[in-house]
Amino acid sequence: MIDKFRFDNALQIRSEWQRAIWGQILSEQLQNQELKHSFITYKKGAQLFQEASIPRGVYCINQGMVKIFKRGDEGKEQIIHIAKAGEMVGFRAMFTEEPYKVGAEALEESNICFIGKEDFLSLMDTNPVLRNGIIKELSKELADRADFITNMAQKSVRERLAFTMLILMDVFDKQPINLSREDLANFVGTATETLIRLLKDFKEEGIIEVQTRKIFVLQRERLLQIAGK
Amino acid sequence: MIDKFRFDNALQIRSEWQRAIWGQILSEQLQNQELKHSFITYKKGAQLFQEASIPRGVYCINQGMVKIFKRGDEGKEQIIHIAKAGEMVGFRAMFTEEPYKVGAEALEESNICFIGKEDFLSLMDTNPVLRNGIIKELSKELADRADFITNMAQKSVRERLAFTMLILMDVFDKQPINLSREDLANFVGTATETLIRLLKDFKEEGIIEVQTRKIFVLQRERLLQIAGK
DNA sequence: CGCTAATTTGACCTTAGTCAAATTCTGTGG
DNA sequence: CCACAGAATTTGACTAAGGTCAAATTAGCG
Repeated sequence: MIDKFRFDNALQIRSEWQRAIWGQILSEQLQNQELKHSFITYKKGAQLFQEASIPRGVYCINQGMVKIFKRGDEGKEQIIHIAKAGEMVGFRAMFTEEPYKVGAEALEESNICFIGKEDFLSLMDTNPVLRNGIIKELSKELADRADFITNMAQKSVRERLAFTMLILMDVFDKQPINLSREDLANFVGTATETLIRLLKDFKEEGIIEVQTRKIFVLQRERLLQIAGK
Repeated sequence: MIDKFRFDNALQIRSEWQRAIWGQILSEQLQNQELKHSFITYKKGAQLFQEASIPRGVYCINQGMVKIFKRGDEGKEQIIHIAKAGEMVGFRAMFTEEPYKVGAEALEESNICFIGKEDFLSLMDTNPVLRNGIIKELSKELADRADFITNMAQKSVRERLAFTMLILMDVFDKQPINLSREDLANFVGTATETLIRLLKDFKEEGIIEVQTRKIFVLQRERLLQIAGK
């Protein structure tokens, strides 16, 4: 299911604390030790957890991609984040001791390792690296969201689309961006029709190339320029 | 500067970890112990810290009110949060070990207790209540910001204004809301002129009463209804 | 191959931003 | 206490961005 090769290469571990968790999982796999966890494969479109449900543990993405979203009053989704292999989702609400305020859904077939709340929390108690890493992570995400809010408030949809595509280039990492128009619109925070018109503009300006769902970015520079700052 | 009365009454302590800090400060005041800290009074408009500066510690608001904001590309502020007495600001960026991504400015004359980074971090190391409280706090704020983002993306300015006024009723706690039109607009995320027009609407609908800068909410129910959800 | 869901286009209209000008406040010095 | 300069607020006129609704087209799947 997971092996040293994947751990070191395919998973894009960005921080010490994530490495600590994956290290645990990996050693369990190999040596069968104490941290209970289980791998589950979610089909595209399957929910990991829903808004208002009770957090029971942490979802570590081994393979695949997961969108984190919130539904507005009229049911329209606002995508807050797209998590890829190596990332962990579902633990933020776990700390609040309240129900989830966001939902999580697999964007493609995803293999995910689940660690129960108790296990995760006790690991945190005994592991200062993990603990401090998580505090750092949460704080960084707060800064990112301040940015997100400011962008929403002050930038045009065109600017936000450019910004979003830059984020997605990173999420999809070399692959073409491959999302439904609706998800794309819900990440940018606009109507699907508006998104489509702007994609067309980008296409006509030669910034991107489109093959049905797949979007290839041809001119990253221009996106940076349009996104501003 | 601070006494038992203020601690128990005037400061609105909302969580265990904040109580732990204020308890420390208070006991220092009384018994002159080890946690170094100093009280400073900031005039209205004074900066506690600026975007891009290096975090050096935590600011505990003893009296007053502080806006946390981010500047967009054209220099326009987006207010992310308004902190009141009892709250602590400036520690989130401290954890990231990066420069501040937001600025903080006193909205009125404010008395603030500063605790240096080292002192605060070592207190955290030895105090699990504080540590866990902070993790919980950061997680809750992440959820709030997901909300904020969704509101920005999906609600009209009118709806956001109603929502913002509800938040401000809590911040100003019984007092009339007293902010410049510009700050109000920058919190709602709109142009000052638009904000003014909408305030006028609210006034004409009998939802609020206005005395120059002071806004009195007459019909909280209607605000809830307009804000939606 | 056919059916459903997703995408795209067109027409229209509302919301909210911009710019300029008028008015009102506020703090300061006389 | 009053006058006044500079800010802040308010109003008006105009414009543009982007949302909505309906219809047409295309893609994807069984």
